[in-house]
Amino acid sequence: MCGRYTLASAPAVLEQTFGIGGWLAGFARYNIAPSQVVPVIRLSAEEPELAWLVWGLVPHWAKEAKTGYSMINARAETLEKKPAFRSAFRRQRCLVPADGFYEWKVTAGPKQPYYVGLKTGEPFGMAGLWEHWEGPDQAVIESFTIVVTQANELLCPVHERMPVIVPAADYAMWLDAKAEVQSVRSLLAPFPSEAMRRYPVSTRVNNPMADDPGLIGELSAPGTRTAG
DNA sequence: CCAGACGTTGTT
DNA sequence: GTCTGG
DNA sequence: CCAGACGTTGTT
DNA sequence: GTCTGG
Repeated sequence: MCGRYTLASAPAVLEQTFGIGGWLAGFARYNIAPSQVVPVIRLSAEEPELAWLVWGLVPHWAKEAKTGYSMINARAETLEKKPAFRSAFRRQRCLVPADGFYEWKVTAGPKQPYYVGLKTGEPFGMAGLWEHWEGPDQAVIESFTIVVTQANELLCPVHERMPVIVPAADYAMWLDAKAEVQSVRSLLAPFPSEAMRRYPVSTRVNNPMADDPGLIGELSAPGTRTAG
């Protein structure tokens, strides 16, 4: 699945990748966790916009905002059936910009976190869905979830699930509410392993309070020794 | 019909 | 064990 | 996702 | 809002 990710690329790089400006200078996050407010890209009046939303989708019909606590991921395989995601999948898709994400491998001992990204190191767009919620006393929450699918060969040894990464050439289609459902559905596939890399990192990332570049530093593989 | 859930992962 | 907070 | 709390009354 | 369970 996808429960933590990073977004630390420079505004110029993000603008180049996503074709949209407005990125915050100095925004560099190495440990984005559910419940936090982060930038996503969605369409507004058919134009791409950068919007700051809460991670943890609160469906429009929810009675309480806490309904979003468990809606941090949506299974690609069942998106179109689930009441919580169905309408958002049809009309309110978004891209969640990231330059990497973390997955935990369950071992006999403590869970081992891995950092995963593109070989190129470039940022990418994860498939997301967003919702607008209005609670009592005019409280408004705009939130999103990240679509997950079966892990590719690279991720399989670590975890069974991974976020859906949208190929850059398909960003516009994913965002377009008028796109053919069949075409949109075809984007819900595991991203090719060949274009990705992964490596173990410190368990410091486990604590959501930790947030620094050291979190994505490669950890030497267990059982090996670094010369010197 | 109404009431109650609406999610994921991992573990048992 | 389960829920909340980040 | 993981970490950390999980309770009440009354007083400052 | 919409689906499932009773």
